[in-house]
Amino acid sequence: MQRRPTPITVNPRRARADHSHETAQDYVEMIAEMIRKTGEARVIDLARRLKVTHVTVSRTIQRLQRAGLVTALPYRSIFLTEAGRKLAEESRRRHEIVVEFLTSLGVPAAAAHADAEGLEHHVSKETLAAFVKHLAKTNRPK
Amino acid sequence: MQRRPTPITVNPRRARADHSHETAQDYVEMIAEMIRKTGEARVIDLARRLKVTHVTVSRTIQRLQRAGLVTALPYRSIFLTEAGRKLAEESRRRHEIVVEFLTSLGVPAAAAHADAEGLEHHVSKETLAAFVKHLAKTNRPK
DNA sequence: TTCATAATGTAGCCAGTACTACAATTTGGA
DNA sequence: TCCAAATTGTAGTACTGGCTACATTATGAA
Repeated sequence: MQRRPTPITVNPRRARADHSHETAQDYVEMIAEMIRKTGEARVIDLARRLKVTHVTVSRTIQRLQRAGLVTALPYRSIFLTEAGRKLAEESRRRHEIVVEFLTSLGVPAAAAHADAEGLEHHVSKETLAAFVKHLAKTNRPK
Repeated sequence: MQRRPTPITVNPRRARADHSHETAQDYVEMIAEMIRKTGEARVIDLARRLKVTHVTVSRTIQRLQRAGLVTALPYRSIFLTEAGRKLAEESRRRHEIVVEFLTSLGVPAAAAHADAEGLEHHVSKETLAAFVKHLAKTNRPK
């Protein structure tokens, strides 16, 4: 009697900027990084990193649970599901490509990292491919 | 006894992705374009272009009025204030640079235009400058 | 072991951005 | 001129993502 997870695309009507997708990606990416670096992901740490209160994080985690991206028990740390890990990995790759690309254009590191946070959610397959191609071109000729 | 317009930055707390800013820019950019092309901007046309209902547009226009970006009278068309025109012009320039840049990278026109919609809101001064520089470099050597 | 503090959760509020349903105003054609 | 259709507005609802205030649970130091 498992309930199927609520798809994170709640409003199929809305074609534009599904912002909750972006939030989901930011969260799973950050959770994955925390687990990798410190062994666990806690609400309080996410809150500090995101500069929001723990309440906001707590509520978002509930939503991500419904979406089947994370698992969490009360007062315990947060884990990624298989789907969550997959999304985190995709997001990370995308993020890194964007940062590298911007850096290769001569954008200062601080700006490159800051911009990547926003840009990574709006880069299509085609544009990402163009970034990769450009990187290959500028890196190859040593 | 003029009330000062509500600044569009309502939540100074929130450092991240102020989405209402993006909406404001999208709207004034579109309104400017409509006025340029057809002589006036109507709620119904904005709704069709944005693929939302007229209600959503109507409410957003109210917010933009409070923010001092547009003026509008009931059942009449929408006008930009000086601030609105300025924001529209900045947004348009930014948008065009992003489209040109992506195109110069070999991104197909459709994807370039679609991506620019999202990207333009997350491109810092530094990155925009890097785009311009790259364009100059690739265009110059005819 | 106990208890203060840190972490987490819950309730309730607000604004933005969606929606449907219905009311009011404009407008063009008969 | 008048009326039906198009446009715009209003009421009420839902969800996301912020917040504060307060309640509950875990945890480490005495």
